[in-house]
Amino acid sequence: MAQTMAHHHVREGDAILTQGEPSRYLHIVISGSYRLVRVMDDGRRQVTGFVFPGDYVGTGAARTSSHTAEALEPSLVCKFSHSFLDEMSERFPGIKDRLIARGDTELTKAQDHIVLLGKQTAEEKVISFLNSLAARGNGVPGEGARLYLPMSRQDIADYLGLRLETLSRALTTLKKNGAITSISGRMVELAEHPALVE
Amino acid sequence: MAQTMAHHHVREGDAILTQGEPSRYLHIVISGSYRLVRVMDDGRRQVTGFVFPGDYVGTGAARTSSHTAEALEPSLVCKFSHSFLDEMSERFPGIKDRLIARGDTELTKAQDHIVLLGKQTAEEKVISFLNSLAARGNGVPGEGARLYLPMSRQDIADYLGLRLETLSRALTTLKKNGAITSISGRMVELAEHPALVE
DNA sequence: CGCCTAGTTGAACAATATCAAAAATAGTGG
DNA sequence: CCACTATTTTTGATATTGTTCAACTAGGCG
Repeated sequence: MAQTMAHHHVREGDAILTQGEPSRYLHIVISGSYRLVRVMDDGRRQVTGFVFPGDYVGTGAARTSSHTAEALEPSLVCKFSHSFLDEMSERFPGIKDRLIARGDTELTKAQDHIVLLGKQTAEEKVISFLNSLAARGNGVPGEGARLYLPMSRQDIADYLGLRLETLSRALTTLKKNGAITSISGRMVELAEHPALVE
Repeated sequence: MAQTMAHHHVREGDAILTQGEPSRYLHIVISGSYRLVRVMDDGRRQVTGFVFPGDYVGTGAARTSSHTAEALEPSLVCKFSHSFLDEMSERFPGIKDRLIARGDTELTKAQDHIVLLGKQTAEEKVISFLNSLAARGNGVPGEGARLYLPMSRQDIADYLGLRLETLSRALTTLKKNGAITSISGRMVELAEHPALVE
């Protein structure tokens, strides 16, 4: 069972999952973050999700992956080979249930994303996105609603189905109307009382 | 084990899964179709998916459901109680793997939907939607690309993140430029050579 | 036939995309 | 630390697209 499970450092920009290729491992993210990207035939790209510590990346078994997962920052992952997982599930039947539950979480996240994309205005999408990050606990410890965005504006725009100019404008609009207290690069501070915004 | 698994008729409009309530059964759709709807706090609705024969509906265990599944037409489902599923999985360990695979399919469908919603123009979204229906085999048997839409225009619009007027206009535009051969109510005939459309 | 709902069309308006340029930020080497 | 470059982000002006509100049309059913 040696070498079937190991910690691994991943550099910024490196992919732990590549679109069109089967995934040899299941990766559990320990630290850092990733973007999930699908590039379409015409070259356009859609960011289908972001991955944070505790989430996992990898297709089941030897299926070919429909996404690429790229590190947004230096990251640490735990790799599990499929053979190791098979052995584990034989010896500890309960583990598979947890994987099912995990898959449910992935599905739930995807469904939330669908709802987000269904919203009409750019500002709604941006606020929903920021709130989901805050709810997931990406905030800076010790503060209320200060959060760091590990991804670029382009990534966020591709995630929200907007052009990056539209995203940028939405951010400044939200700052002007008070929903966002401050923006400086990738640090964003949300207002305390989101109810004020309508 | 009696009464833990049964076929059931579902009338049009009836829900086999209700947002906010736990699901007592796992339903496998035998015939008919469903829409998955999430109603948000402000009253707006997002159709997050459609369910066709072979698909299944129901949350794992006793978790509360984030969607409502409503029959688009008279339908037949197979109901499995959770206790029955637990017993099955003890006696036939392989069955849980299939459920995992199923969950993957659900996730894949959600991800495809995300990509669809990321597309820019209304016409692109509509053609992608129609193609996905055709690919799923909703076509009328014996014909090439004739398909029946069991859902209303409003359902499609809510699925695509469009207003129904925009959807309607996109459909007529697509008919004018030849991507759609004919539209009559809920019957739509796609052109043979989608490559012609750009 | 008349009513009711679903679907389409029209015109004015609001939002987003596009193209272009300026400003801010991050690196790099002196 | 500063200057220089490359990249990212923001802003501006305009064209395109989608929304809104309203009227109109087409079917389904008593």
